[in-house]
Amino acid sequence: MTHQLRVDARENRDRVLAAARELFAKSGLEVTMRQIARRADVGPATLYRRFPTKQDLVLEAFEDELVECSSIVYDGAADPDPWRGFCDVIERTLLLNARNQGFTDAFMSAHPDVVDFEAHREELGRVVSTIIRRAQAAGRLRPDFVFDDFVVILLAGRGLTAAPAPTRDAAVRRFAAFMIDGLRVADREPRTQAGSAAGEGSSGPRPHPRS
Amino acid sequence: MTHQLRVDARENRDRVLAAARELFAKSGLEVTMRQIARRADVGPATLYRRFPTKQDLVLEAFEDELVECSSIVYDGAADPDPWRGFCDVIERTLLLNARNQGFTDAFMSAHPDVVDFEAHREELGRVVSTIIRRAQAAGRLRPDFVFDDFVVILLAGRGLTAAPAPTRDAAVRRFAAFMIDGLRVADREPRTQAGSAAGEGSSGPRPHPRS
DNA sequence: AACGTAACGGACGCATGCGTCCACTTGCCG
DNA sequence: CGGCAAGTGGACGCATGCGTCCGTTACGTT
Repeated sequence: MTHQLRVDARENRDRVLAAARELFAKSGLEVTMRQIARRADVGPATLYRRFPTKQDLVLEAFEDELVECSSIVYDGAADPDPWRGFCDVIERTLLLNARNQGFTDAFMSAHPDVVDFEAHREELGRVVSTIIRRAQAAGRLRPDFVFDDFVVILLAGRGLTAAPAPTRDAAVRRFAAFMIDGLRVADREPRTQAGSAAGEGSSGPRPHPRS
Repeated sequence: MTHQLRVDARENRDRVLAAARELFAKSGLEVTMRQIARRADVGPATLYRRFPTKQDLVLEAFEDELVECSSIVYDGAADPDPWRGFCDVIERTLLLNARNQGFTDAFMSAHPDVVDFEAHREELGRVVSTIIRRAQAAGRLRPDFVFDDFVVILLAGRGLTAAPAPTRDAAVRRFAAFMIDGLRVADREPRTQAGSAAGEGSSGPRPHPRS
């Protein structure tokens, strides 16, 4: 179907993709098509011919990440230990998102005009919901945890992309660890039920006794 | 010292500040000086005369937030219950940051070219460290928690500004609750010591036992 | 009422990003 | 080895943001 590219064209295309991945990861989706072209040592027209839309470029540049995202989620769903599966999904997803400013932007639809990952989001969302229910059925995940909470945690992880790069992974792992500690049911006292995440004001349940 | 402004000038100035606060809160620091001027129904020159630099405008627009930030921290330090003080600081800081995209940007130096809150950051940082030590001395906060972890949590909260506005406060409170649950020391088994947040690779301590 | 000046906003020149067009280059096939 | 279509990158026109200049308006004072 697709015409076979001439070898120099193929090379340029690959360089463009490499540049895009690099810049997207470092600086998010706000990088300019021009910047990518410059980095790839290519004229703007070449870039636009191969990828007429930024969306096209983003989709292809993040193909690996999308695959990994699927792996993470399906691995989690397949883990014989529901709790470990859940924890791994949380940690690995956070790591993936924190490493890749651009991917987070894309997946969270931070720039709806540029990319639409709605389809992927919905599919993975279903699987994650399954994982959540499974972990709760096993009595390990607090029963008031809902899918929206997962999204909230991912959103939070997005903020961590701002952490200084050298210590970022460590920070993310640490953050994930704290978070997970807050999500597991207490070893002794079974936690009381509480309402869902979104929708009600400050009069809602107070999930954390402070006294 | 400062010349008394003419009444119309004073009005315009106030309108500019109102517009700036509104736009900064909603869309972060990336809003244009022009946009602010337009919203305030004022020419660009007027805006620039009153606030020659975006930094000037930001500093004055966020004066209230800076004050509240101080209140939060000093309130926390003054609370007779060290743990409650710590929890309040976490929750209120997260709420403040999530409500105000622009303030978060400013405080986290997301746009270092535009604003420099270094001074404020350092002062508040010292107080927060005190709060942390106090909560730990009381045996309520996990002993491996360090100031950098606090920053990490704030960074995470920054991501929550992306949550849909109507449910944001609820989401933030919920997030804070989970987080706090993960930070308190377990009721029964005293937690083991662990290393500090930043600096070491994946071989570091695993603060959360998963099995 | 008249005047001097603070205050105003439109307009300018510069920079940058956008997507497209086109004259030149170059790989590939006969 | 020659021709041609695929491929290329520079340049263009448009849009927008920036900070500044300057002729006009109108406040407040005398």
